[in-house]
Amino acid sequence: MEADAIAYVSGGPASLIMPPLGQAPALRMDFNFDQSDVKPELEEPCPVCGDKVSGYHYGLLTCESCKGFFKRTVQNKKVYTCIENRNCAIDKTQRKRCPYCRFQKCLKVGMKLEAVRPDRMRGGRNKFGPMYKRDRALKQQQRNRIIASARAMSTPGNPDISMAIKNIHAAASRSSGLPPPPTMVIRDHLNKGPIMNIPQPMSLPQNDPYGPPPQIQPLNYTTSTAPIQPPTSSPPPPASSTSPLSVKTEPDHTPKLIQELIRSEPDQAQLQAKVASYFQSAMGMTAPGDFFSMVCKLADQTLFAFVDWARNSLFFKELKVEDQMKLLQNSWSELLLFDHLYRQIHHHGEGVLMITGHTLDQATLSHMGPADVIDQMGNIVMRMRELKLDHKDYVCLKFMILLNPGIVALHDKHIIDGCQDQISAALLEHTMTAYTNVSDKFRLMLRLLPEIRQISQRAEEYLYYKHLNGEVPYNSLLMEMLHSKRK
DNA sequence: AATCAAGGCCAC
DNA sequence: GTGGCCTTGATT
Repeated sequence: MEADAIAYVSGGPASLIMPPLGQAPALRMDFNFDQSDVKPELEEPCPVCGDKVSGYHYGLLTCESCKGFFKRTVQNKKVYTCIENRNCAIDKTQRKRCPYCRFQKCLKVGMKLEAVRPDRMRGGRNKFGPMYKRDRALKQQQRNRIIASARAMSTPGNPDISMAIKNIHAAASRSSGLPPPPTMVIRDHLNKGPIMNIPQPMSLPQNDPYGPPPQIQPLNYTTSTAPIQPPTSSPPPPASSTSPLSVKTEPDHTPKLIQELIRSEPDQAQLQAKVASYFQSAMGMTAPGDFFSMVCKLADQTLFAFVDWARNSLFFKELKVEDQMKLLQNSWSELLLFDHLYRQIHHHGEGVLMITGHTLDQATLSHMGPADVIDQMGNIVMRMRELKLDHKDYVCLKFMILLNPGIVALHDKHIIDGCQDQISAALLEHTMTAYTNVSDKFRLMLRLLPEIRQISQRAEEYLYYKHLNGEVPYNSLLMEMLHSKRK
């Protein structure tokens, strides 16, 4: 067993191409879950640059260098300017290149200006202490869930899958079905305290040299009031000397609402690193060659990320938790599928690109689901390419999938209706202004949604079938979502 | 006494 | 200016 695991990790089947994961912790080959091992939170990448985390600094887990950078910037009231377009990628190797974008990212991920002491007093604790404690507890909780599902997958006493199938079938025929898992995970996740790695409104000290944070406006966008600047009207604002670090509206034609929606998009590199690191630790406990379980675990982690995204995003975060749960339970599989399909648009190699950056080859892919479904997915990707579906379209469609007013028993159906209208209006405006050469883009894009829904429902059914066969890791958010609709 | 997130130091 | 390591001191 262990030898197999080692063989797999160090090359094994070529189906799942594993790029070397730089800073990631060494894979566990054993099945001992020694809790007192290393500090688990230190295994996460720094949300700013992806480097190794050294502890909580200024509100969240960051690396030593971003801690120092943030401190210097705030203490010395540094003012940077970006020589590019204020959207430089920040990673471990490039973080020194653009301090402006680095600092913006520090703020974006939630580093707190207030945690830098004006009096430079050393030592002691600040008001964030309890927050760090809560965050630790939540991270541990999530970790335990992953470990529990991994352990359940590879119970040494019952490694035989066919035996598991018999057991589950027997259990299914004895009772009216499988005991539905409590809807705990999603509720826990939605109710989590202040999250620490996603932008949220900050309280700022009075003498803040960086200007106010971008205005988070209430739920009343009108696309028509956002003036569309003609390209000749005014040059892009120069790096102003009054508040050079404040985030300015980009001088582009994107409707304001879309700009706001994009603001709550997770950072792709960070998301990828996060899912990859969780996936890696879960994979150590997966039977070698069991790609279906691996894909399930990937989907499970992606789902956690989606819940995080949703609960911090415009519109959704204002809704009641009950409605939030209904919306997510309704749309989770569509969101996963749509995200997956969108990822394929720019992937032209063999197989499909997974969220971690791994590639799943055709042969393995064909075992992941019914052939016609896989073909249909390929067809949609092709049409998305033809439509030149861009990131703004993607973000809008994602929100339209999430905020589905058609669900029964929504508490604030009218609000969700309104959100849907505003987003589709903004998307229409965007397609009309940015893609005058792609005829009928808006309508054709919307036509994708029912198809995506249909595929996702078939995928759910397939997953349920695999679950009954004992082939899906349980104790997962994925399984909880799957069961939530069948009640 | 141990912890750990602040600020400080200094080779690079 | 950067970032790894050091010192500090309230909290536990």
